[in-house]
This record gives sequence, structure tokens and C-alpha cells, in this order.
Amino acid sequence: MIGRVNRDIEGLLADLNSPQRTAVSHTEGPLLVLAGAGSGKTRVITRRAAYLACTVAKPSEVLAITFTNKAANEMRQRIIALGVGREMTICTFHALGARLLRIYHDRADLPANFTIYDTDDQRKVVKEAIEQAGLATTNWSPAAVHSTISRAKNYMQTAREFEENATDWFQRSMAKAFLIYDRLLTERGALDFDDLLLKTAHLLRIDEGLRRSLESKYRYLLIDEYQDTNEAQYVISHMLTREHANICATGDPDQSIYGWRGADIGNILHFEEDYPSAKVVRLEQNYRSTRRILAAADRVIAANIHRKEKTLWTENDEGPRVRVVECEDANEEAAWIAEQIERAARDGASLADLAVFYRINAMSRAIEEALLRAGIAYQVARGTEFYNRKEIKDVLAYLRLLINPADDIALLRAINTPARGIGATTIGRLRHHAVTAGIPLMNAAKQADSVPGIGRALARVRAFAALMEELDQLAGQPPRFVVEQTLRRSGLYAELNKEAEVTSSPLDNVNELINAAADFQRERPEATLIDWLEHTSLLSDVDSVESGRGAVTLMTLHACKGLEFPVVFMIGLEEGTLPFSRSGEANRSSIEDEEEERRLCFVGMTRAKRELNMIHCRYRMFRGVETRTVRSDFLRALGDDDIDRVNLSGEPSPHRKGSPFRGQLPDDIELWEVGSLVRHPSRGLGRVTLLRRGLKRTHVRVSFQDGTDQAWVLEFADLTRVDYDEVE
DNA sequence: ACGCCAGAAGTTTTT
DNA sequence: CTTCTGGCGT
Repeated sequence: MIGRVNRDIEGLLADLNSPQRTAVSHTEGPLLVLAGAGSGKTRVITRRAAYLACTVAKPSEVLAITFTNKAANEMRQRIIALGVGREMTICTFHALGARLLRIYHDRADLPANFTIYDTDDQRKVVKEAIEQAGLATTNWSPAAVHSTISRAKNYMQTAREFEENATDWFQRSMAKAFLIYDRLLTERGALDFDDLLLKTAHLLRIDEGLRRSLESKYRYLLIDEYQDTNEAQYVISHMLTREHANICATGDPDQSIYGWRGADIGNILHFEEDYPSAKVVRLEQNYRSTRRILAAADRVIAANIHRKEKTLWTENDEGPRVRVVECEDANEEAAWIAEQIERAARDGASLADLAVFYRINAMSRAIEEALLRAGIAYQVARGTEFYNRKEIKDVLAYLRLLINPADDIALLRAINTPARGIGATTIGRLRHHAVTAGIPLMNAAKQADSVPGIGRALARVRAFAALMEELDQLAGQPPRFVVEQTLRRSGLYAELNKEAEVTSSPLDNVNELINAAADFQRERPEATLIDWLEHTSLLSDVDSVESGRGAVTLMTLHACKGLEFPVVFMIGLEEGTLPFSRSGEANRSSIEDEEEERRLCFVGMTRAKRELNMIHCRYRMFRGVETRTVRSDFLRALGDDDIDRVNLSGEPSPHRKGSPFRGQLPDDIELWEVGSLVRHPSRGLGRVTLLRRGLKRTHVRVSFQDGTDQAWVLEFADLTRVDYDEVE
């Protein structure tokens, strides 16, 4: 027996390089693995988890936290393949939070059946909160308020604290909405995504007994993508390792791309200060990409100032040159990619080897159309989209209401879908009754008899309440069965069948939902409806990506993190798109934002194993208007040597001298000052109100004659200075 | 109560 | 170019 285990341990270390081996065999105490792109990090983590389970720990004592469910599943498969039991806990921070809060709900002061609200639901609640706070939704966009709330929660700031820190009317109003938002969630027994982390972190802080017992249960903690953890996740990981300090963080500061949602790159940069006894291992040998790809990626990332120097090297061959392609517009871009893919396929490549990355989801459309036209199979990494479909949300609303009758958002969706003749007036009356009695809408519906003025609708509301009670009898059955019965008994199925003469896709989708429930049940035979709903709420976009499906993969640059493909196409290498900036808010794009964009570009480039194509268009549609673009500064960083530059649009390059779009400061820049008169081709005459010379760019703000303001990066603004005497 | 139409509004990235 | 909203008509 001992002999066998020893052989296994040998096997776990056998084909690793020296730093990898150090990381895998380090068992006790804090460990930081700074793993450059393609340096075999996944291999190290899985081996290390298995190594722990073969030497110092029981599998159930190892907790591994990954960034996505997909990563968790793959890791689990690999560990099982290494011959280690299935008892290891491998999940995302959010899933861990959901699980702990579900088990220890009474300590966390939550109902056992709490619902997890998705972005859509969260926004609806925010909207209600804004209204109840007496603010106008015209001035206070739910999306903006929501993102402020979310940001605060990511920093573990409660609504109360937010209120205490509010200095002006604007912040006090925001605090008001925040407080109401949280109250509404509580009333409905609902948590948002941020709460899953926040409440878990809070629980571990206040309940020392629980913290201790969890810490000793999970004696070894592994956290992947540590550079993308936020404050709440940081607290959770520290609470779980306070005494044994067996924390292994892996990540790469150069791949930190979630700062906008509260991720703090400082967590990984200051790991050694948090754990002075930390062992630090650097993985710098890249096994993934060709030398040329690596060199190109390095040239891009090297421009970041706030950075720990790191040298990635490889023994791989040089490979073909990186290609930079200029297209006329998005259609040409898409057509060219389709053509390249066709050719690659003819040459024997598998479609699964090819991927297209873009900065924003909206950019997938043109590519999809071109691939469709060419008859090329593709998959878009947008797993959550399926669950955002109307017909799917309709079914889920019933299920959520079954689990949690206090979920008013779910009731409002289900009560008149399919149409039962319960309209706005009746719902208004139910609402009023619910608010007066301080009860959820579902209870109000059950007491419809005592709702004043309900009239003819009484019978209909009663029928709905009866339906829910009938379904409630089934709620303990396996998910698949409940889904099916809900579809049948609610009348949704009949409705979709009727519609199917026009479009069958909604019907197909709900059937797909039944399959999804069945699959889940097969994976976890003991799973309840609650488990399945939780699972569906925590799905992420990449989770739907399957390798080996024989299809080209389309995804955002954020979604591609952690993956690799032999051939990569990156599109939209244009200022404003990559790096992304919101138009008219040039003054908001800070150095930090710009560096994060550069890291995003770096992440995309380092996914490529053999061929990397970076494409930019001279024109791109923006809100239905064809807009002139400027090549991304990231392409300039690549230089000209050793790069294949392809120009598909035969026309003269627009970047010649004299063009206002050349991305250079105007020749007479020294004459520009605040107060200068300038002319813009479409906006007319204006006056410079701000001129700020940054490290790399000059920002300018202009106030026009019509009273409007506009901010630009001067290099890219189509402005010319006008002398006073010209104007008179 | 519900469907249709016109007008406005809005687009990062995600658990 | 879409997607959502709100108002109006049936």
C-alpha cells in the first residue's frame, strides 16, 4: 500500500520542471505561485491538490476555489483521473458562499430557501428602490445605481456605512436607494451575487466558532486567479486560513482584468506582506505559445508602468509571424476570418482549434453572420443568454416561487404568464393589500377573498393560487419532474405548442431546459430543486463552452482567460474598442483603466498557441452610424519588425500625415491653452475649457456654442485651433 | 386587459 | 442598428 502511494507521488512530480515541482510538493504554510501565461499553472494546481491528498490530507480537507464552474469541473475531472477521490471541494467563491449560507442559514440570519437574484431581477429591485426613495428613474438610472451598490458591496461596505460616509445630496440619495434595495431583498428572501460573498465574509467574521470549524474542516485552501479576487473574497480566504495558513494562491498580476468589478490586484501583489513566511514560486517558462507570439505579447504588456517585471520564455519554436490585418469594415473583417477558417479547415485543422475574441459581446454578431453564411459550425460563449430567454425565465419564475413564496419578482412574472386575465389593475390591488398587511404577494393572492375591489378577477387569482399549491405538492420531487409538471400544469407548454406553428424555438428551448435538469440530476442524483435553481443562477458565460464540439469558439476577451487555442483571431483592435473607452468620457479613462485594457489584450494574445491574428477596421458601426476609427495603440507597440502586416482595403492608408485621425498632437499644440477657440467639423466653434497633458495622451474638454460639452483625447479629436481674428 | 406602434434610449467587460 | 418604454386604441 505504502509502495503504491509512493509510486503515485513519484508520478505526480515526474514530468514537472523544477519550480513546478517546488510548488506541487510544498504542503505546509502559505504559498504564492506567480504563474505566467501558459506556464502550466493548471497542471500545477491539480497536481498539488492530488499531492496533498496523497500525503498530508484527506481529499475532503482540500478546498480549491476556481474562477468559473467550467474550471472547477475540469479540475475535478483531472484530479479524479489522477486517482484521487471525489470528496474534494472544488467550486467558485460564489458557489462556496451559496453553499455555506444555505447550510448555516440560521447563523447568517437568512431563510433556508433564499433565492439568488440574477442581474435582471437585481435591476428590477433597484428600480423599485429608486422609486421608493422618492427619486426619479429618469435621473437615476437603475443600472448606474446598481453598479454603485455592487461596487460598495464588493468593498464590503454596508448600506449603513455608505450612508454614514455620504457627504452630499447625491450620495445621501444613493444611500437611501441602497438601504431600500437591501430591505427589499431581505423581505423577499433574496440575495444578489455580491451578497453571496459579502454575507459569507461577514458570517465568518462574526461567528468565530463556525470560522474555526470550517478552518479545521478545510485544512488546505487553493485559490486560482488570485489576481482577480475582491475584498470580500480576500476576507473569506483569510478567515479560512487564519491559524493553519495553508493557503496557496496562484495567479498572474499581468492577467488581472476584473478591476471594474472590485477585484484588487493588490491582493496578489501584497501576498508576501500578508503572509511574511510565504514561499513564492515563479513559473516563467511558457509551454503554450510560439516565440513570436510570446515576444509580441510581451511588447504589449511591457508598456504597463504599474507592474512586477516578469520574463516569460519558451523553448517552443519561432512559429509563423503574428499577423496584423487592416480591414475596411466589420463585414470585411468577418468575411476574411470566415475565409481563413475555411482554408484552415480544408488544410485539415479542427474547427475546435480556432477562436475569435472580441472586447464586447455585441461584436460577435457580424462574425456569427459570416460563419453562418459560410456554413461553419461555431459556438458563442454566452451560457447565461439561454437562461435570459423569456420562455426560460417564465418557467424558472414558477419554480422560484415554489421554493420561495416571498419572491415577489417571481410572482409578478408567473401570475399572468400565460395570460390568465390578471392585469395591472388586479395586481395593483394585490400589491396594495400585500403592502398594507406586510405580507408577500403570494400570500396576498392566497387571501384574494379579502382583497377589496378585486371583482371578477377573484376566481382567476384563486385559480392561480390553487395551481401553485398543486405544484407545491411536487416541489420535493427531482428537478426534471418538477420542471415538466410545471410546464404542463401552468399552461406554458400548451401556449408554446400553439405558438410553435410560427416559431418552434421557444418550445425547443424549454425542452432543452428539461434536458438540462435531467443532466444535472444525472450528475447529482440526490439534488433537489433548490440545488438545481442555485446551479442555474450561478452559471457563467464560459461554462457553456465545450471543447471537442468541432466548432469555432467565439467569446469576449474576459471569457477567454484560462483557455488556449492553436489559432486565435482578435478583432476590433481600435482605440475606443480595445482599449475600450466610453465615448465622451475621455477624461474618465485613467492610467489604471488603460493598463487593465492592455492586460486584457495580453490575455487574449497569450491564448494563442501557433497563430495569432490581430484585426482592426477603418470603419466600424456605432449605434447604427459608420464611424471612422483609429488603430489601437496596442498594435503600435508591436512594431513593424517580424510582424505580417496585411492591408485588405486597397485604398490609401488613412493614417497619413494631414489626416485629423492620425493619432498625433496637432502641430501647433504649443499655442493651445484653456480659452483657445477651436473648430469641430460637426459641432462647430467651441472654447477649450480643460487641457490636461497626461503621460501619453492629452485630454481636452471643449464647450461648444450650443452649450454642450465634450471631452476628447486630443490626439484623436477632430479639432483645429482657430485664431480670434479668423472669426470676426 | 392586451396588443400594437412610434419614439426614445442606450451599449463593456461578469458572478 | 436594436431594444425597451409608454401611450393609445381596440
